[in-house]
Amino acid sequence: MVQRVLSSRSERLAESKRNVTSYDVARHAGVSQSAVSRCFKPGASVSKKMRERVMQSVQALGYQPNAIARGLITRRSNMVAVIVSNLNFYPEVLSQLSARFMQRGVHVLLFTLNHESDVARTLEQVAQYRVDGVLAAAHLTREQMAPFHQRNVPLVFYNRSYRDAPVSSVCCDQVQGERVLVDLLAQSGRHRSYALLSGPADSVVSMQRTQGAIERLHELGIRDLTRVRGDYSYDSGRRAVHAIFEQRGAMTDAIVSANDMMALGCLDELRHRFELDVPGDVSLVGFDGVRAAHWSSFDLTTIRQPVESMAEAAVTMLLERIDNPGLPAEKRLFSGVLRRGATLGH
Amino acid sequence: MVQRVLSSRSERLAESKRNVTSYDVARHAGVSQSAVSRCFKPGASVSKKMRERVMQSVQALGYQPNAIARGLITRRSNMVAVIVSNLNFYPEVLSQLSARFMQRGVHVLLFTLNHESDVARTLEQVAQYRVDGVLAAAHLTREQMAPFHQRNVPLVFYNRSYRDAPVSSVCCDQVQGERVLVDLLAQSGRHRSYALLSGPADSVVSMQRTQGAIERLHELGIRDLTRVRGDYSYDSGRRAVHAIFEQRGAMTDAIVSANDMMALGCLDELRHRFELDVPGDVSLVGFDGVRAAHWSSFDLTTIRQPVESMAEAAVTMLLERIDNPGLPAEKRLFSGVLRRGATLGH
DNA sequence: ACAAGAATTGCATCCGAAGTCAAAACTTTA
DNA sequence: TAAAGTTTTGACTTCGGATGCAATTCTTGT
Repeated sequence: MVQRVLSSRSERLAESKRNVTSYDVARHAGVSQSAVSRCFKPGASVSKKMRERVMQSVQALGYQPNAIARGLITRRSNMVAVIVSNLNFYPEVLSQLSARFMQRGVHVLLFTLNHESDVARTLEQVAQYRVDGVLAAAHLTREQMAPFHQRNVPLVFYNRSYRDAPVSSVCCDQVQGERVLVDLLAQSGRHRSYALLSGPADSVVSMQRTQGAIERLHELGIRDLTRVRGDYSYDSGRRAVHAIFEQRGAMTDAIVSANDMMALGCLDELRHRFELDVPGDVSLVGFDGVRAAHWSSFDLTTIRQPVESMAEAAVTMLLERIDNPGLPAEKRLFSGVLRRGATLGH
Repeated sequence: MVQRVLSSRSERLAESKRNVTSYDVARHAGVSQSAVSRCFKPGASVSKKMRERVMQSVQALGYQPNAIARGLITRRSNMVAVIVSNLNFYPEVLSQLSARFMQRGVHVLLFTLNHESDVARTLEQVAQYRVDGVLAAAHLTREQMAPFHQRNVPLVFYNRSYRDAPVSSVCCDQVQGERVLVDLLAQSGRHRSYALLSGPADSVVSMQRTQGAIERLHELGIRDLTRVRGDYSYDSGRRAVHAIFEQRGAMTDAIVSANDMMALGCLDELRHRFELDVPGDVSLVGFDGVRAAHWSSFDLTTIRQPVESMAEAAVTMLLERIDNPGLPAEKRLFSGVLRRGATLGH
């Protein structure tokens, strides 16, 4: 079998269907590779004539600059890592983040975490791709953040704040929101017995909300409190109702749920299984302001997280810190927006 | 101001906080860069002693191989592009895809499309990042696919099939599913008047579902049909009910919705605004099998798309084609799974 | 028309890891 | 113990585009 000898680069190119490179364009246009490169750099010193010649060859050959190669030399991948846990619960957040990054020409390398994922391994991957920044809507330990700080990779957290660490974050004020809800509950009627439905034990957000609620209830002199734990899901909300009633008989007439999904589960279970009236027999509040909370079957009283503003803030903060690594860490706290629904008694 | 002259590479390194490279590791361990590289290549020829020495330096320096540089030389970025339109509607799909890719060590570069996004520009970006493959849960024209075929970048569609083009896809059988639903409706009672609620005009999925329904209705001799269009959202479902009743008075007693979200909107509007009973006064079917369809407020009759199987199939197909570019295009069609709820009269 | 200055262009080098190939270091065998 | 065979190892090149700098071309003013 005869192995054909390939002498010039162009011959090799013809042989394999390799991608068109800036050298190919340069040769085709009869200019240097640098010239081609400059034509793709905004604000570079290129004459009109040159630009035309090059662009013509670019068209002719269907050249697309190789972002990987560019990233290698510029040390800028133009990618950010977005790390999200439980994507199912907050699709809107990712949707918002992605749209805003794309709009600014930044690409999103997506990492999703769930209970069985190996966080350490995932973060290693993040590091290996030399992303320009990291947006984390997930909990990381200090040890896990450290490598990013060392390498000067900006890190912004979404809805997780690390009180004592100089880490940037954009959060919704969980504590304050929950206090507002509790006040509203308390004002809306004389409830005999309160129940508090928390989220997963490892969720900081849930902890804050729960804590906000308890704090305010105590301040109001309410100490009689049933506490139940769920996992943020609709089904766990349904189950929680049973757990609550098992603990206190059917005394409970006010439920504070750590998120909307569970609240909706409660609502459905109360109405359809226990045939209780909400808000007649039981009052109920959630947290998040998910779409379904607005649906007419539910009309849930809740605190809406201002997702658009928060996403915008997070994206801006991250990109600013990429452009200007000297910026100090900053924590931005947004107030939730009360949505009065029809799940409060009077 | 004195500009210090930096002579050796290591001095420069000490000066800036540049990332540790394989050269740094090599120097630290007193071996060659090739040796370091080989230690990270599974199955390479490295002695145990060498591996130990290198790994020790790797630990000491905190070395992480640069995936960008690796991608440049190997022409394998180990990234796939996932292109999704309307992320809000199908968070589960992305969640499934992401988890499965991650599990196999493939990284996801996320691109979301909405009505105002510039598809051409987005696809250019996809091309520039030299992803190893593309998974598209969005509609692309033949012209838009062409560059990927030319460059031999495998492309798999999720829930979009191009009948006459040799393009790989994983779909749910929309037509068959809709036929099953229509049959069920027809069997369940003597409906006087049917209404068909379609999705956006540019959605192929909606078109197929609508067509499947019409086809079957015709076969059953049912020609009296109100047709309304929505945009897949809950709110458009609510509005659709008004549109339907405006066209036919309140005759309509069977609604076929092109997806669950709109069906839920219909359901709520029928019950809470029109105070009609579902299924007593009106029967209703959806399509997709979203979580909320199972909630006890709704208990919607629908066809569940087997998302897990479909995601697994799509991921597998794409990765197979990346490893073996010779594989022919393949279309896989999954049947939906009927979920009988309580929204059908009798 | 020519010198001085400004704008373009090309050369050479670099980014960081991977692969080729020949030299070096071990094993095995006679 | 020397020759032959087998592993390991390192020098060097490559991937594709960006950039500092020197060389070149183009302006401009006189």
